[in-house]
Amino acid sequence: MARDDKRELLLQATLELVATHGFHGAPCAAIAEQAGVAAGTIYRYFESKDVLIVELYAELEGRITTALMSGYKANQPIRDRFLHLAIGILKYFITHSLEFKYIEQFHNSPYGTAHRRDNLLGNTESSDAVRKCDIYKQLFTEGLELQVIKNLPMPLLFDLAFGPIVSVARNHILGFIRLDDALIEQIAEACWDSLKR
Amino acid sequence: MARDDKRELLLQATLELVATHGFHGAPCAAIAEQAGVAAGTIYRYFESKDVLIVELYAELEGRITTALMSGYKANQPIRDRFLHLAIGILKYFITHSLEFKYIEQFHNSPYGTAHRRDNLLGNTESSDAVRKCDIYKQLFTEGLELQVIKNLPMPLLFDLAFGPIVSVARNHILGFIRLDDALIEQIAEACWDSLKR
Amino acid sequence: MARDDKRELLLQATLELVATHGFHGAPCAAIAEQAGVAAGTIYRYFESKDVLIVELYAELEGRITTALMSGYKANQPIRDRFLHLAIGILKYFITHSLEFKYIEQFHNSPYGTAHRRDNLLGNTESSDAVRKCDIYKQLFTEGLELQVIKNLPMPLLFDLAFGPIVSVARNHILGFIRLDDALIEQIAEACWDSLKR
Amino acid sequence: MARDDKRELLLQATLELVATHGFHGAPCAAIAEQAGVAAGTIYRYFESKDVLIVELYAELEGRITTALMSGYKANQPIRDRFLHLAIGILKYFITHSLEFKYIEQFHNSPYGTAHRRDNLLGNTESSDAVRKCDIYKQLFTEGLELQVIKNLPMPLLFDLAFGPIVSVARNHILGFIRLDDALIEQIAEACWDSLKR
DNA sequence: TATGAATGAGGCTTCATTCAT
DNA sequence: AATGAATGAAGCCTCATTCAT
Repeated sequence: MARDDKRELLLQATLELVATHGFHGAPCAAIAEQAGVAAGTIYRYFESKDVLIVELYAELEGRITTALMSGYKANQPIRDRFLHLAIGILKYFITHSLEFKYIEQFHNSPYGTAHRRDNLLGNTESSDAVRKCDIYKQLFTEGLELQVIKNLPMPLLFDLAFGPIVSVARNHILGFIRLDDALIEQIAEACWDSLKR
Repeated sequence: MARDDKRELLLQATLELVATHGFHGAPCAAIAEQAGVAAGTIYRYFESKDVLIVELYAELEGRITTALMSGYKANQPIRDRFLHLAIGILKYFITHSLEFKYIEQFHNSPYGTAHRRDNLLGNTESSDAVRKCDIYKQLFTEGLELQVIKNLPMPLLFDLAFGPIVSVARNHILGFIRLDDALIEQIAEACWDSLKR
Repeated sequence: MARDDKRELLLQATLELVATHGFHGAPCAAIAEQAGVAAGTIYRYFESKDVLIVELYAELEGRITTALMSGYKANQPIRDRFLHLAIGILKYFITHSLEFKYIEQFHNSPYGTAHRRDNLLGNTESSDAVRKCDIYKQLFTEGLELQVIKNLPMPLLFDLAFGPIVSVARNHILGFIRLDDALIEQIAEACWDSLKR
Repeated sequence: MARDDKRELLLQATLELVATHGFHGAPCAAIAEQAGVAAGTIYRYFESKDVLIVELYAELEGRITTALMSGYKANQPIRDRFLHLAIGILKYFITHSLEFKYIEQFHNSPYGTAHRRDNLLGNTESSDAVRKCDIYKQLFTEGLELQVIKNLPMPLLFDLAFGPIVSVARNHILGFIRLDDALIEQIAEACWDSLKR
């Protein structure tokens, strides 16, 4: 078995266990078993469990960015571009529910807290995640200049745009609602309504 | 010391420790110390740590509902009532940051998952939380009938309304932005924009 | 059972296991079992296994100092005082072979290395061990002034005095020789011969 | 690369790692890395890590004996021969500090204990170490017959002669003193003083 | 009622050794 | 002969919970 395979098996096992049972339900022994390797093998691929957790998070952020980038056309109208991104991220979340759950677990955990602190202190090289934010940031900046979106601080624009998306994705994944393409588009448009001037 | 005092001390200690250090940083011994009681005493007031965690959550939901109820006038226009609630909940969160952090920790944890499962299965008697939801539900139902808010499933209306609020509160509490009354009102109005037809 | 009893049981168990099987043969589980307590109990009395190891060493040094002090008369001739100390320490070692073995294990271990480093850096408050050294130091200083012992740097005087004592004690304890009072006295006198001018 | 080269590299790597970091700091992986070979290769040259450790010890004893033999003249006076050996071994130790440290580590370890037990039980063929002892033994025997050294059991004579040497070497290597040729000679003479009648 | 010492299961990690390549 | 990935037993430590006082 190639080296990358086992690394991938471990990441996948971690994704599944953490997404379904939380960090609490993902001890090293369980991760290893789920991946079909011995416990000690984890440490050939990751310095520690913490590193495994964080690297998986980075990996997932990378995947999302890649997904969002595809089909994004910088020369379209702002509204269209926003809808493309909002619909794209929502669809990504609901078709990759394990990843969504993992990311949510991560954000509300000591790992996520440390991650935010590192970001604040600039302890990380520009990652894919940052680039993803940059697309939005650029979009919002452009919208502000053209006076098509509300004159609010950047973080609040993120909150208005992302807050409902995340919340909707969670409700779908938990089974409280069942989204279809029409609903997804309506949600995205409602988000735009909250942003546009 | 009256019986309820110690119970209250334990709840408060749990709130503080979980909010600031996460569940990970709130072992029973630390909770007891923070409350100024012995570790064993926890079990005279709560069946288990899990029960303590869940009861605190219920208690906090109750407090929020009480706060939102005050000043709520059912005979005002829908938009005004919505803004009252949105502004109220946002202000409550940022002035009770420990409670907000606790609730966020709770939602993303095995406790929160179980809690949601119980709600789905109807394993809980109608709680304050349910009553709080009822206010919104009633408001949204009325808005749907009057055709002033978008024709979307109820859970999605919740997401559009609450999603940004929670996200904004988090950013404020984490220090990424600093809200003032004007901003709070703008946020609430933006949420209304996403709801209204 | 009084608090100090269990602490004492743990120290004694550690002494026995380390002396007879080395640090390698004294895992926490074995120490706890030997002491008749659960493994977790160790951590109610000692911050970590390392601390247990180091505190036991300090305790043993204290006992030796106490033993040597008894009967020591500062107004006797230097030679008599030296013989008193040399005989005393040798007798102590061979009647407390576990303690002797433990101390030897300790010195040749990461613990002992760190301990020496701390002493060099002055990271420790003056301990009993230091006071014990002080008796010798004072004795040697006096001997140097009176020109009855060889004019050598202080550490070398220690080596000449202690080196054989430790070596003899080891051979006795390992069973290569069997000391009696007459031999002990001869050894002490031989050490004096190497010191005296 | 010739077979013996890798064996030698492994022995040297073990010497360096154990001397500087103790057995605790010399896992097989580190030894292999230091030697520039793969971990599994160790087992083509040594049955187990334990065997590697013990064979290195035997090797080092052999080197010391060889060094001491050189220039030793059996027809010199006893005192001169003793001084030659004492000075020789002390100089060897302080110019081969890694070897000295390794030997000290070895003596105070499960390996050393087992080694001594084997010696007692006669489980080993006569090794270089034994031959080294023989020189001393012969020297002491002769001294006893001529009544120039104290009438003490053989092991005690070893202790009086070697005890200070080892102790002095340790203090030099640890940096507590700095020996020069004059001091070394004084030390050797002091040792003789403790032996001579 | 309250205490807090004691428990022991279970978590993360290391490392000597094996074996397919 | 050599490699080094994989193994899994064993080590240290934490913590929810119990129970004698």
